[in-house]
Amino acid sequence: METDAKPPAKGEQTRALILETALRLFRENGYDKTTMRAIAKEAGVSVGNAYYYFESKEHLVQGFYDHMVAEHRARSAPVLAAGGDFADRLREVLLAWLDVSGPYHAFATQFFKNAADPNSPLSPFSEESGAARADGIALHRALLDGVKVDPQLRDDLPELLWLFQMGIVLFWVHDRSEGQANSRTLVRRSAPMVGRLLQLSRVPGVRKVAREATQLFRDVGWAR
Amino acid sequence: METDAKPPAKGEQTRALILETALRLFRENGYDKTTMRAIAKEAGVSVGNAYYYFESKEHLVQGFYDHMVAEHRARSAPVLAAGGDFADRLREVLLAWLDVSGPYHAFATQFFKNAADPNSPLSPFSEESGAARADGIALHRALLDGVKVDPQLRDDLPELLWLFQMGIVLFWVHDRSEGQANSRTLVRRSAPMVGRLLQLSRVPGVRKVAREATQLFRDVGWAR
DNA sequence: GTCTATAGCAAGATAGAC
DNA sequence: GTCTATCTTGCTATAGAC
Repeated sequence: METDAKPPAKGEQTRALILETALRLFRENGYDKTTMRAIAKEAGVSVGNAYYYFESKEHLVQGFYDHMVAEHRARSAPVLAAGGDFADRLREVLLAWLDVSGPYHAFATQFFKNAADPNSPLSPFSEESGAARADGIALHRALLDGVKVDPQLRDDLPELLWLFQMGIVLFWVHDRSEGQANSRTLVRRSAPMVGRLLQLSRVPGVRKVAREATQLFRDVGWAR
Repeated sequence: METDAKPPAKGEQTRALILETALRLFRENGYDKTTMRAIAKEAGVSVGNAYYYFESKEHLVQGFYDHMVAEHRARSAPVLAAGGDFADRLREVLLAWLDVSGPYHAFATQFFKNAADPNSPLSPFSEESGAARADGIALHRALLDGVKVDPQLRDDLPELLWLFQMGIVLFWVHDRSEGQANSRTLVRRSAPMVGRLLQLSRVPGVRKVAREATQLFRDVGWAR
């Protein structure tokens, strides 16, 4: 019988050390300017050791990515628990994402190109990001709890809202305003609009278009 | 007095040679697998010389990009001249883009990550792409000629439609269906929906949201 | 299983001579 | 304008220590 209660985590410590060092250097000097050699040196390990724990420089970013997702979920929980108007909750959840990501804006834009590459594991649509994606979609599903909306749209809405969020992220990446103020404005003012659109989706004229649109998204396999 | 009637174009020839060689190799072997060394060797020049004419490997792609824009404009002209329903013309223009780009799909996805980088000259939002962007927006402005729409939206619509087109491109890049069939479906079915949305924009309930949305886009400086 | 040290490759990019 | 030589850096490989 083995003691798997406490996996000594001997290596876990090294792994964490490398990751933290990498993230710090990324934040300080940017992604491109931070070399694997520098990370290894700063962490006091060999280059080979860094590659022992992380397949590639990109995989180091995945660690950062996971960290952000976890942080965002933590900050979103109270918003969901608080209840209240849908638009307000949506806004708060998106603002929470901006809060979490803000400090990394300069750094994030440098590796975002990897995320936009359909072949990269960092792409939000990739296999590897499946868990994080499901997480994000689940968040929006919870957000929609109790919202009155055309029932035919209901099932697709969480994924559509997640897509909307990806759009916000895309904007944020390109946002050069001080402290990403424009992104905040975008969230603050678009959230109520989304809410109103959901209401409108029950008005016959709009409903027809909305149903067609979601059906199209489904047919076209955007969700893979 | 100098003969600037015929700028001997001594260097222009070398430049063109390098560019053509690069595009051929890109098409044959893909972007990543084509090295600057290979391009130089195949063109019969030195690596240093290639860099004399093109700042980076990315800048070589700009030539390809320009080529596609020109081709698309040529194919769109008859559509515009033909007149007809807005939605039909929009569809044809977008399908024309898919036609032009189709042969390069495999290659395009490889350098698309560069285009998604806000700092890359290849980004559709970059300074360097300004001309191509203005071109694309102008195309959509022409497309809107004679279309009845809420006058307050009119000025912003060309840019919004261009953004819509960028969305199509984004989808296309991630499209793994045979012959990008899904992208064609998306265009064929979304074009009429856009047309109907423009009509709806004159219905009071929808108009209010639409106006707010475009105002937001303006405030947030998405057009830079 | 964890880690070091070091050597070396490939490829993007640059320096400086001519 | 053009070249050769060199640099940089992500990444791999090997050989071995604990």
